[in-house]
Amino acid sequence: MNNSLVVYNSIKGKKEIFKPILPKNVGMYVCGPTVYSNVHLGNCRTFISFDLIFRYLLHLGYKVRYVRNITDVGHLENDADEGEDRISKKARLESMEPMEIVQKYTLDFRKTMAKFNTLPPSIEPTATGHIVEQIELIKKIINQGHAYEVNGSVYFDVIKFNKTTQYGKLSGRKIEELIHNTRVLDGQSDKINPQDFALWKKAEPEHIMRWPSPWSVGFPGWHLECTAMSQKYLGTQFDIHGGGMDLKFPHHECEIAQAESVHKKKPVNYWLHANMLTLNGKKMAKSTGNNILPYEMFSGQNNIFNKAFSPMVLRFFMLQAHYRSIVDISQIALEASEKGYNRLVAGIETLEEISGSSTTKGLKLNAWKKDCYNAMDDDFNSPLLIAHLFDAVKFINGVSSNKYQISFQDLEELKEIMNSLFKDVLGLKRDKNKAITSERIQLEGTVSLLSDIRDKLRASKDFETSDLIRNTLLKLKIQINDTKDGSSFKIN
RNA sequence: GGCAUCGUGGCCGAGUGGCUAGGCAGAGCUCUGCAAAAGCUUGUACAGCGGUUCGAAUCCGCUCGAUGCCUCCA
Repeated sequence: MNNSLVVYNSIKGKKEIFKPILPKNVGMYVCGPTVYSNVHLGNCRTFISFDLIFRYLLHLGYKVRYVRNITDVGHLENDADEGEDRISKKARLESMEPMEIVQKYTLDFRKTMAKFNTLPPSIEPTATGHIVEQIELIKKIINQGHAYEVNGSVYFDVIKFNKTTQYGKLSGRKIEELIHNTRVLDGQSDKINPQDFALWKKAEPEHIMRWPSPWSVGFPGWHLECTAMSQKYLGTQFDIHGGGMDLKFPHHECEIAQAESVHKKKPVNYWLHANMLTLNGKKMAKSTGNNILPYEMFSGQNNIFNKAFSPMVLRFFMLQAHYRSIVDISQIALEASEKGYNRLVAGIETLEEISGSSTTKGLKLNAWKKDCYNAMDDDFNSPLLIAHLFDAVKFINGVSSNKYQISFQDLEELKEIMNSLFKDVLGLKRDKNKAITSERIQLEGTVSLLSDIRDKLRASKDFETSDLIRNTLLKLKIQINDTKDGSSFKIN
């Protein structure tokens, strides 16, 4: 726990010292995915960003209640009073029940997030599991006079709300501009003003996901669930609300309006927004097809990149940029990250092998540690932290080659810091895909034998045969490295 | 059109009113039969034009460009 953590608060547009409502507890809500298809890599970035934030808060000693919802109510494809519910549409296309679709893609989401080594949230509530809470919330909003019913649907009255409480303060919009700029929608709308948004929609006959309510058999509006669930589990005022940058408007703006219309106070102290992952310079989106799925990256089975990238390399790649800046994914950038990641892992492995001396030369451990924590304290600056970790790697290699030295005490501390920053804070782990199987043991024994034979050939200067062994093994992705102490090998 | 964010060396990507981030690539070196791998050394960049300042890439203004939101979207 420290009081030097600074976070960029989107609603203020500046960095602020982070001070939770309760000194040792943090409540954090992050908008989760709509589970009507596989999460794409862009979705993952947001959740990896908030995983970093979650991990660092935990690392600082806070007890964090991290709530991330699953949107499993199908919302309409557009804001007019028409369009098909996405989950129902997918259910029709895949010949499944809507809840089968929800289950399928929820499991996919959890599995994918586990691959990226993100910690599961404390609570992962579903929208369909909180219909009652949403209906109750609508009643309260109506009682406050901020919503109206038309033909079985209920809409939030933005214009009226704005008379007493400013609407648009998160996204920097003014209601007059919104009125002026709102596109005229074609459909016949029941709304009084186009800026109003639905709290409850009456279900059309073909709409499968439907629930009874005082107004009609229908379904809740898409902004409502986050307000209902966040206040249920975190209270009417909590510390952090996060989500992707693209949710700022209208989703988060509407959440604020819903909560404030009832509770007359700001629901959230710190709004954090993660920026987009782009592909070919454009935002990844399910609708445009400009996206790539995580498993397509892991397997290399895609038309965009000509090799596979592991979950940890992708995570490292994302953490090498700040969570608030846009990152464009490309083959060259990924390959650079992959090499950098391997260098970092190799450094951590070397750290386990080096031995201590009486004194430390070449690193000011305390100052270095402070730099690391300062980086994270400054709005979770993971790229800067990673840069400091590379400084440590350089030092570790220096100790390994007797250029520098480290005291026994510092060595233990350095190991502890490096490991906790790498594993606990950044959430990285060494790729261990080499399972110890009997085949593996046989393979290693065989290669070891070949290597020993080759050493004898080299000693007798039979370079032709020794090169044949080396080149043949290399084609099988087994790398022989000759050093002055004999040769070693690495099986990839 | 409106609102917002951003524009850093070959590529990716931090940061600060004056003191060379880091990674990748490139170059040199060490090692070595030759390689590869690994390690070490090496980079003075900050869109353009004005302004503020003793001094700005960092602050302000304008221009140009990119992206996001303005309809569902992480």
